Amino acid sequence: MSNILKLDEHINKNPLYEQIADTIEQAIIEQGSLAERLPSEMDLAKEFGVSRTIIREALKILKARGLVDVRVGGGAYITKPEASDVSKLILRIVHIDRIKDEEVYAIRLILETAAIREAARRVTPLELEKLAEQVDSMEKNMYNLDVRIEKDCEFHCMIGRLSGNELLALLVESMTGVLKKFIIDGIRVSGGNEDGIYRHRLILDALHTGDPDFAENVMRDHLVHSWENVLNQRALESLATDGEPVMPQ
Amino acid sequence: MSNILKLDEHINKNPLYEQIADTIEQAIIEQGSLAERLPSEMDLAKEFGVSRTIIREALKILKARGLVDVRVGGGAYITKPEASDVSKLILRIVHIDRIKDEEVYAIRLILETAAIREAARRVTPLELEKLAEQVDSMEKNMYNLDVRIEKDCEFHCMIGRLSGNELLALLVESMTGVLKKFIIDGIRVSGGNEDGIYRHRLILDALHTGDPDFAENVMRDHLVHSWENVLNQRALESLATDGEPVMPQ
DNA sequence: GGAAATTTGTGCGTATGTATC
DNA sequence: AGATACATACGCACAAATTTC
Repeated sequence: MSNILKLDEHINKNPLYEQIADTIEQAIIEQGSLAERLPSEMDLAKEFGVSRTIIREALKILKARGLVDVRVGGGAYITKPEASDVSKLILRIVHIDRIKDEEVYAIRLILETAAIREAARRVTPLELEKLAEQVDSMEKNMYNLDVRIEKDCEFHCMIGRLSGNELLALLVESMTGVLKKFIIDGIRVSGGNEDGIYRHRLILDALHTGDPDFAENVMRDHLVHSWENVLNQRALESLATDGEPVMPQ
Repeated sequence: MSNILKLDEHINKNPLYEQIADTIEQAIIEQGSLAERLPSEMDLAKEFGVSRTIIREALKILKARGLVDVRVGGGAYITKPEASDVSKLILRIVHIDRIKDEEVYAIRLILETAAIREAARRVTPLELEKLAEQVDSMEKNMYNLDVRIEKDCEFHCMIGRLSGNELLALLVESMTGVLKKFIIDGIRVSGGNEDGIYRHRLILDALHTGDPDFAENVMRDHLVHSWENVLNQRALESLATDGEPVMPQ
């Protein structure tokens, strides 16, 4: 990770902080060395022949790109951008473009039905057991909504990973992250918790059969049903706030 | 966009530059006012009661998030994060995690088959005409590979937008961006250009029928076929470089 | 078109709080 | 606990590009 060579002198129209950010990014990506620490800001400044100010600005960019984690008094450590970074970016776009949550949910449906098709083909007995444990854990925490939601999301992410496609797994996890913030604020996934557990067991059973078409249908039913729950909950809330108080007592 | 209030004093464990970046991001997202200019760095420094250095670092973060565009001598203008930002992020992850391009292509298949199903249901005669013009334009530039690839990508993005789901359109465009850099470097989409035009016309015809299942199948055939072209081209290249020179003359 | 004002880019020095050994 | 290394934060100065009049 030392030996960060010179800047691209050809494309030097950009400001220094950006050139340096790009150069370090290239080094991080190509060297592929993870969990390593970057040289200190002073050393980087000397190495690139620029002021520490420039290095600091470049590090902020790399941090925003999810490539480094800057710790006070510690140093800058290389990190991998992950699903949460994708979630944040998409969330920003969704908010700014006022994208309706139905559209977000539709994407979830597309990705997760595709994922479970592959998962049904590839899943092993051991992995099925892990999934079963996850559902058990959901059941145990049925009345602790925060934990239950967390387990629920993890179950879906596991299926994403079982697809065998790393990028699909990432996107499933990213959309889950987007919807988590989307839905949890205000809308507590309404009643039907036992029903929720039951329907997750149905997904598990479908995976057991190994039939992609069947598994896809079960997943689709589950997601559609979940979305209807959200809509119902939302309708109830708007009744309670917009209209007359429900229990005027 | 003036009136950027105070920082969250409750969550002040983060460094100042990050708190300020987050605060300004909130203001940008909620105010929803686009194309507007932020106050100058000096003014922001006064407003937040911090040094200009800190403001500059915050602006670099916002720039990396795709939220502002900083121009020398000009100022910082609000921008919307767009598909190219998503492409860059995914590209980083793909590189770092060494995700195979088959997996990337599989995602493209998932997204675009889903998109064309909706597009087939919703497309209007006017939109079909626009698509036809796009294919004509592809044909005109058949031998200018850069332009041809650009038109090709735009055709697929148009279908993404025709799905009526803004987020799906964004993801289709993002994955197209990922694959563009992925494939164009080194692999010039091999021969069969007339065939490529022909197959795009097939997609157009399928959209004319309005049948989602049929359109999906045509799109799937097209994408699978394109991918096989890439693989063939790749095999040829590895033969040419790894093995004996093909034309030793 | 040209000059002045504005604004970002770059550099340096210093003080402070934190992490690590 | 002390010492060292490091990031955070501030302030000032000048260069370079853009905007404005």
